[in-house]
Amino acid sequence: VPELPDVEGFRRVLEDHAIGERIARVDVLDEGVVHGTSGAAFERRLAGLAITRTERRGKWLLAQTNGPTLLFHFGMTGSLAWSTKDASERFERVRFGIDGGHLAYLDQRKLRGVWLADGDAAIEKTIGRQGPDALRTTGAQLTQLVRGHRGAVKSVLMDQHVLAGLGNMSSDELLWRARVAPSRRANELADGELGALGRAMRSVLRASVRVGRIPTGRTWLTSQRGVRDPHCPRCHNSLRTSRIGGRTSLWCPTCQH
DNA sequence: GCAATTGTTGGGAG
DNA sequence: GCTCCCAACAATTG
Repeated sequence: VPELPDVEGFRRVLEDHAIGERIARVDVLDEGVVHGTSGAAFERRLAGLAITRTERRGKWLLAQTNGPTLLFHFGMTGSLAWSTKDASERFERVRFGIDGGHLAYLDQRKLRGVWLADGDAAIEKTIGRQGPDALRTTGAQLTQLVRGHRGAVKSVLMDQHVLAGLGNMSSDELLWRARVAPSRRANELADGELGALGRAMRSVLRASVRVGRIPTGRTWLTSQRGVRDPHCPRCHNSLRTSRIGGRTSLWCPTCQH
């Protein structure tokens, strides 16, 4: 699930509960999510430090401390939650003890995890080259980015090297709003379609970030995800699924061309 | 037992 | 370098 809106929600969890606070203790419950160091070294290096600033870059969440920067990536099933209960949630992998409670890094599948990085160069090295953050990208910028690629527009939108933050669900949602079929070649879109894509991206992200997820209300394509016989919330015809770039796309053959 | 799953990476082919 | 496809990572569900 975690795409830009979800990660922005996790950033707010950090902001609300951890900013200016000291990390009293760290417990690595599953070493499999800690990268570049042992669980014990991870605990030792972070314990006692203060979290001074938070930042989101695409689907990455950064927590700056008065020591190394803590980096989170949530893969397909990760999350960050505040808890004041002692009992461990299922799939809790790392616990950051803070005054009055703790932050839990939860992740069922453990596809990604947590990293420590000292300085900007190390952060860049861990995150790699990413395109501009989708939430801070204008329609005009999106047009330029999309035009430069010949692959399916859906694959281009999901390519973090091109544009950082969109995933399978948000890409489907904004393509549906812009009435563009996911398999269309990016460089063959008309000006009007590119404009619609930009407007759709900004409105989808704005509404999603507000609630920390892609909304599933009646007017959202996402409401049809996972139902047995999905129908277009706009024209009510049957939706279709196609395999694009190795992922399942949900789209409306009536509305999207 | 088999297929599929919302993310990313690396390898290989063309 | 670009594009596409596949396998792998891990755990669970249908």
